[in-house]
Amino acid sequence: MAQPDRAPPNGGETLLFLTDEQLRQGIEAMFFAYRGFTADPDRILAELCYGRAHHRALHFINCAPGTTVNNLLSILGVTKQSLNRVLRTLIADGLVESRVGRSDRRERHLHLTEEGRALEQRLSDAQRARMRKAYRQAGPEAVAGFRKVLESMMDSEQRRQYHALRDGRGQASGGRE
Amino acid sequence: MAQPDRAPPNGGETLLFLTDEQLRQGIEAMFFAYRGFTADPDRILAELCYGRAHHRALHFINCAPGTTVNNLLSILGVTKQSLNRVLRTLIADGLVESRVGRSDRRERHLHLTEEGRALEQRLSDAQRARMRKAYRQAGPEAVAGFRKVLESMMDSEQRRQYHALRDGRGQASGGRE
DNA sequence: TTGGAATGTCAACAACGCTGACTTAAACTG
DNA sequence: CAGTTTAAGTCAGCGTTGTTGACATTCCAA
Repeated sequence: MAQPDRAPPNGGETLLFLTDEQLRQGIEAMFFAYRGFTADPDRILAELCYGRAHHRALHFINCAPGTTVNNLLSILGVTKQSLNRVLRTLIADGLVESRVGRSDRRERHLHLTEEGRALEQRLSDAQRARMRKAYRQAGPEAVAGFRKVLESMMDSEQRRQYHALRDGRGQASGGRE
Repeated sequence: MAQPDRAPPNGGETLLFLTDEQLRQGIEAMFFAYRGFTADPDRILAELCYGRAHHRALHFINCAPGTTVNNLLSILGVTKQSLNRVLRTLIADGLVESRVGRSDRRERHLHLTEEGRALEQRLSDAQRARMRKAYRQAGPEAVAGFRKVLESMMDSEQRRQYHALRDGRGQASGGRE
């Protein structure tokens, strides 16, 4: 999977000799791009007195309807208390529904309500619009490279979860109750 | 600069027809990759009871020594108080020096001390190591695409600042006092 | 010289991470 | 069945980092 770390066969490619300056530019690009990446949903959330944490919860519940609290915890990488604070408001506001598990009644399975789906749509529409614009401006090859670098930048655990989400959506499954 | 938004000339490239699923994967890739991106410095910072905000301040003061508080504010995109709290601790701990401006005595010009430079080095070494690994695994073409997409994802103002930083480092200038 | 604009400082508050201790309910295990 | 483990939720309390608003200092222009 990973190419071995060796010098390029000839002088044709200079990028494998990576100067601190090149890497620094990449770091700054990530910093500024992530700001852009979150800017649009943040504006919408601010109107509703929600934060990024609410958005993340909505996003991943939408991706894997019926997911359990524990599962969500491991995806989001936060503590129970942090997630619970957010989930409590989302449930109270009628955006998320928590159903007792059928096979294991200790578990709670999370679903978006109609209203929750609507907000998730609105948020991810905004984010997708920016993504679409960036992808189109950069072109298909750039997109492939973008994805490749991002994936290499993840920790192995994060990469595992990233793929699990993709695959889970490919089939119709996701979560059972 | 931006390619016009039209269909590809033939069916060779499917990426300009962007499904919601493709965009969603890009969004999730950004989410997980950013976690990886900040993980290494975060660990170091936690030892020292600092946070990401301290890292950002050190980074940009190091890039543009002699920069003013106001300038730093606009780069970081936070409020004065957020930055000030961080600067105060960095100054108290002897990592940053704040010199009253010569031509305009309202301004404070910020510099890293020897100790500040050392910590900045340590932090950015960690971050660059991850970046270097990702770049090498993905290859030079992927890196070019990565940079292209990130740049398209920024707001125009962020893109301006991103370029200003690059260019400022190209020459030896940066900031005067 | 006086009034406004720019620069920076500080107090107080909110969002959202964290830890640790605890409860409840259900499932598992010997 | 008794004891342990697991899933979820709660409470108290804390730290970082974002916010707003008031304030001091300095500069500049009318």
